[in-house]
Amino acid sequence: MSTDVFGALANPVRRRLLEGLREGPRSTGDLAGMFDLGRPAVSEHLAVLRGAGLVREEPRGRHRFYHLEAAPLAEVEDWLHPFERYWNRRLRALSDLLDEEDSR
Amino acid sequence: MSTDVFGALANPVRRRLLEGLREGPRSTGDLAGMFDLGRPAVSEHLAVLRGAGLVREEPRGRHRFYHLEAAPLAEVEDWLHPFERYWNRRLRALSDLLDEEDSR
DNA sequence: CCGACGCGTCGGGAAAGGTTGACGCGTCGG
DNA sequence: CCGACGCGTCAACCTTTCCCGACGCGTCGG
Repeated sequence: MSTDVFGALANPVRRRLLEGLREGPRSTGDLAGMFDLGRPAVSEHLAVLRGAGLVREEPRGRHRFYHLEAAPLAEVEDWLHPFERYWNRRLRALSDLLDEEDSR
Repeated sequence: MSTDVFGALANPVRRRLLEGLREGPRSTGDLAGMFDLGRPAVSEHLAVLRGAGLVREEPRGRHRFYHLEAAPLAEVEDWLHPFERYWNRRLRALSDLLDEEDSR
C-alpha cells in the first residue's frame, strides 16, 4: 500500500474517476466507459486509489462497486492551507485570523 | 511547459522545496542543502516547478534566487473544493470559527 | 451444469521520471 | 586577467508508471 495521496492525484484518469464517484457508487466497467481505456487499466487505477484510501470497494454479485472515500483528501487540503495566503487576498484575511486564533 | 500542477506536487522533494520557499527567496545551492541530493537533481526539480508556474527565478550575480509563485495552487484548491462536503473536517472547523466570531 | 459475463492480476513493452557525473557558461575576487 | 564559484544542461542509467493482451476465478442465466 502506497498511501501516497499526492501521487494518486497526479494522474488525470484517477482524478476523473474520483469525480465520477462523487455522484455515487459505480462498477468498474461503468467507470471504464468514461475513457478510451481498457478495463485492466481502469482496474489498476482503482487499485492505486484504493491503496491511497480514496476509494472503498463493495463486491455485489459479479459486479464490484466503488465508493468515494474522500477523507485522505484532507491531507492535501492541510498541505495546501499554508500557501493560501500567498495567492488569495481574500483568504489571506481569514488565514491571518486563523493564525491569531491558534496563538491565543 | 507542462503546466501540470498535480504532477509537480506528486514529488515529495518538490513539495518540500515549495515549503522552503514560503519563508522567502532562496538560491539553488541553499535549497540543495536541505536534502541528501545533488545540485543537478534539485535544479531539475526546480525546472519542473518553473514549468508548472509555481516558481519564478531571479538571476542575481552568479546566484539564482527562486521565488514562490503560489497562484497555480488555486487549481488544486478548486479541484479539491467539490470534495470538501464529503469529509467535512475543515469545513466544520471554519464553521465553528465563524460562529465564534459572530457571537463576539 | 455450462457458457457468458464482470472482475482482478500477471507478464511484458513502451514511455516517463529521478539521479548522477561531466561539461560549458556567466560572474565575482584577487 | 585568471582561477574559483554557482548555475543550468546534457547523456546515460536505473526505476517507476502506464497500458495492453491473456489468463483464471467467482457469479449469474438458461
